[in-house]
Amino acid sequence: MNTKARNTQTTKERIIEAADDLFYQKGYEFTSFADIADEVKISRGNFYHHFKTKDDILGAVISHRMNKTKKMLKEWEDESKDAEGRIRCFIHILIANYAKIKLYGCPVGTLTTELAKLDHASQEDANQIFTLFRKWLSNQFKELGLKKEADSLAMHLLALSQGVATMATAFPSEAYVKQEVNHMNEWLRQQITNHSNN
Amino acid sequence: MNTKARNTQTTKERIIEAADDLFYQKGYEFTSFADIADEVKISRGNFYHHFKTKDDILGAVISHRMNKTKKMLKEWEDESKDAEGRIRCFIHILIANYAKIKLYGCPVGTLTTELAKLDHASQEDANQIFTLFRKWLSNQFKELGLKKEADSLAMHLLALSQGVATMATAFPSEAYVKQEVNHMNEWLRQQITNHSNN
DNA sequence: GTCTATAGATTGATAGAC
DNA sequence: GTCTATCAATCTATAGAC
Repeated sequence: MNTKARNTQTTKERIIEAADDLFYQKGYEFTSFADIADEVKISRGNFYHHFKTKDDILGAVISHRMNKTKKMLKEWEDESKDAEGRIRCFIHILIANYAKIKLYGCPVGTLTTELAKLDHASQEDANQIFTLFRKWLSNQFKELGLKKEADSLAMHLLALSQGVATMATAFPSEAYVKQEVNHMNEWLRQQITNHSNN
Repeated sequence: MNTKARNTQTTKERIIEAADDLFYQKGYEFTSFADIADEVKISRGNFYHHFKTKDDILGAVISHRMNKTKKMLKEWEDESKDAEGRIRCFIHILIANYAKIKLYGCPVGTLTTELAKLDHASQEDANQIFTLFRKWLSNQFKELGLKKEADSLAMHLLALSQGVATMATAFPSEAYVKQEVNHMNEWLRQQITNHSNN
């Protein structure tokens, strides 16, 4: 997770990364300043030198997640030259992150639903992370020639992966997740085959 | 929602129903005793005559939701004589409850993920509501002759509906939900057709 | 930039009068 | 069964010394 050495990071960066983890693991509302301060090992007072309100930290965390996501999507683009392979990279995160998903669900989906319930101002910012995936997936489908249905297919794949994450939290089973991942890969193959046959 | 006249309910029942609504709309952690007391219009002190701890209310709400769910599943059984029609009843709740889903997500999925993050003792009780749907759907698929795959199909359909609920919260669009519902109905038809052709 | 001390509000929970 | 009064703990946030 945090591979950088502690002393190469500013306190602000350390706060953001600690908050990022805690918001994911405990939820935004249930994470207090004391929790984050304990994790970063600074006093609560020092906190307000870097962030004026809890909402400011949330904003910074969302922005941090946006950057992490953009980076990851670029890595997937380098990893695979064809769009099918890139979409498979997306599908594969369910397996790669299974250990965390079974405990805390999907970081994007769970933050979105929590902020929706809190009727929080940052809700739309959090949705932007979803939009990042949505547009990226949509572009991949377009590259496969599925121009008209690209956005629908992207939304469908996002929904499926969200649902699998939720079910994996309720009924933790790696076998189940793998089964759904195989199902998604087959579905992807079928979309491409169906299209090239038309 | 609350069709019963207020004066035919005990205070305890009124507390449970108010807590049920608030836990759904605001989340468990973000709902305080004061919020529930305001809604029921009783004092906070009176609260502890009926429930000793906040966890006790959560337990009562989960139990209440279990009963509501059992009732709903029975209604679906009466509504449709064939299993396909009953499964369609399940799929249709995405449209029937769209107005609430776009604001608060699915009541079962969001409670499950919140309790998972809180590492709450009632997490397994909340999962029992999912189990209710899972077994019921599984039984319907068995009735369609899909005995071997029944549980996998049930889990897959649950995942899909969960995912659609999450996406509908992030990107509210009734057209999107209807599109996914049509997709699910077609998928269901295909499962039945594929099976009878074998 | 980091700390201690503290404010002011709210939390879950209790005691006791009516 | 319902109320008021109150507790101790915790919350976000501020002020000011170093």
